[in-house]
Amino acid sequence: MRRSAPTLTDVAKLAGVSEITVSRVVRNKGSIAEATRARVQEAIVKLGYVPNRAAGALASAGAPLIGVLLPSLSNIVFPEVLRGIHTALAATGYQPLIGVTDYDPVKEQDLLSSLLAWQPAAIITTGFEHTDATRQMLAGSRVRVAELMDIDAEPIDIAVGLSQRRAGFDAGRHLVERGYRRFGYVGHDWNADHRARLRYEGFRAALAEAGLGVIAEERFDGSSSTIAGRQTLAVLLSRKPDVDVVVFSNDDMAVGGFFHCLGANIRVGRELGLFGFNGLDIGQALPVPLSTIRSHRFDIGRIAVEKLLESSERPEEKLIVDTGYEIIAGATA
Amino acid sequence: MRRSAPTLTDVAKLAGVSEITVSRVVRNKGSIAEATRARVQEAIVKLGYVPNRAAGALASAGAPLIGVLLPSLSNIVFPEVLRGIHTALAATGYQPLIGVTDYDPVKEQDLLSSLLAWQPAAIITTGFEHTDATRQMLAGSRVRVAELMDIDAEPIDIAVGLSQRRAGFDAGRHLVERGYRRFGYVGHDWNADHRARLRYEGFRAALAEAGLGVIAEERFDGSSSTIAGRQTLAVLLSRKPDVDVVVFSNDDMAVGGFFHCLGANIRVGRELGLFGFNGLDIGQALPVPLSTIRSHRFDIGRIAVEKLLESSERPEEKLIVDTGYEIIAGATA
DNA sequence: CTGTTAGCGCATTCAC
DNA sequence: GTGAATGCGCTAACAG
Repeated sequence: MRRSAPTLTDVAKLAGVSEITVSRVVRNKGSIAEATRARVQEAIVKLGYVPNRAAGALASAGAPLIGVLLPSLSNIVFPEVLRGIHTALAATGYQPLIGVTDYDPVKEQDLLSSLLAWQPAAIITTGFEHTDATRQMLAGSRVRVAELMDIDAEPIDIAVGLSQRRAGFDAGRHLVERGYRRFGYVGHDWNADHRARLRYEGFRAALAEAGLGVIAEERFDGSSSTIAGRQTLAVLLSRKPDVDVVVFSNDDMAVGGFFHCLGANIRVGRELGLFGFNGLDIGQALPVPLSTIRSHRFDIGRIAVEKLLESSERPEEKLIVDTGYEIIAGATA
Repeated sequence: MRRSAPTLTDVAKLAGVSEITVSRVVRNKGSIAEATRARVQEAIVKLGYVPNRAAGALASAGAPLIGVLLPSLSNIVFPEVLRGIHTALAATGYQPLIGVTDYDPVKEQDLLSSLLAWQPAAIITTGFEHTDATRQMLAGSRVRVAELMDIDAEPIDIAVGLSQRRAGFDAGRHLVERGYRRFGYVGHDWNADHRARLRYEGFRAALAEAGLGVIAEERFDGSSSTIAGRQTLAVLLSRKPDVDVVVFSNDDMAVGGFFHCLGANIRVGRELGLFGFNGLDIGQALPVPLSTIRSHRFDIGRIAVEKLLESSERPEEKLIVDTGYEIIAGATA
């Protein structure tokens, strides 16, 4: 039968030192004589000692955890953000504790309170849409907060992302410059995905500036997917066949639109332009690379972690990190 | 200035009861008079009390956490498993603590020890490829373990997944039955993805049974992706143009292969068959639905959690849950 | 149905 | 460079 896991006390006894010395060795904090350190290390290895984090967290009123709130795991964008978070966290000793909000601010609020129960060092969440209670909990807490993806509002502490509105605007202007005039839009459910709406608004603003507008618009009532894009473009074209370019809420939708065109024998880029958002690999692997805007999802996650861990205090001044975006001219629009 | 967060003691004082009573109300454990419960609840709300999990974990020698070790977040399959895990966890009060191993058993081992430091209730990991130290840590611990995706070996406690080998075998047999004879294989790096190799072995076994073999084989030296599939099929066809069907290591690769065919004007399904694995949405959204095998990633995650939380002890007998798979006939092979 | 007592394992003082 | 005392906030075990 296995005895209960070894504790600091066990290590201390074996090494012939006090518990606090072991603790210092483990945390690499304070000055320790090289000989002592070696002896302690040896004892640690011999016993297979693993520090009990719960005890550490309790004693020091703070856990080496980062709470991460994501709206969804279905949309490939968020696993990529998470990948950036993981990568940046890997070397630090912090671990991510994850919650999925389904784009629901109330769920976000509930999850936040379970995360805060661990006394994490920081919270990473998405966007600026929070309940009042959420804002209060965050404001009243000691943890630093990063809000990801968008930078078009005032952050609680730190925002990392891109201006969704400007990205949409630049997409519109780019297409106007390329000579398109009869614009269609294929989107998905905005209630969930607020950022898609911001891009749409920017896009419309660019058209308006050129004295143009959207002549056909179709929104799929659900989250974005390739299939949704395919179906929704079909509907749009059946109602308004004479658009010369269609802007999609994102690349998933746009790739679906591309598939529709393949099946319907529409020559993409010549008869009909297609434009996405995100710059996913899949879009660039198409026989004709998708025209779109590259967002830097991985970097957003990575930078958020870096900024959060730069200091152990909440920042004095709000910080906004613009990770930018680039238009990928592609060949579909 | 905000005072420090309210504790059980604060709530107890306000409600005029003892701490343990509050604790019982919070955990909904033991019997409490309705009147007392109401009074305590009121105090909790009034103070905005949030239990300190670290303290709870320390006192009860166990945290309401599930450690999750995933090989990758790049491969869409794992976010889907994670989604299943999250969904099943949502109602339970358990939270997932996540580590990404990059298919590296040594990283897995390190991450496992950081996860165990929290005294989680259970560990979810992937496959059967672990270091000896990993096996020892798990065997010697109190936590239940689920190994996901594959069921072709003896699990530590619970395995949830499908027989990768049989899936590969059935794919091979299916294609032989459909009359294909000149088989090509396009894969990615096996050192990382052991399951792709198992499928390949099953596939070859089916061919061998029919007196057939793989006449052309190309493996991309890296992880699977659409672009890798596209490039690698191109290479294979340039070396051996007369294959009549190509089996891919998974759908990502197969979709890439499909894109190559589009660009190269190869009529998929007539001139050349393509077969994938996983049954991703993207494959079914293609103009011609991809022939493939549907695995049930979401369910694998969900069921793993359900089985793990069924009991609070390690199971007496090893449990294997076969989530099965189905051949999607599709139209590409 | 409710309370008392006694730690859980560690880190933060402050000494020496 | 090292140690002793104390408590973090909660829950298990036992009373009553």
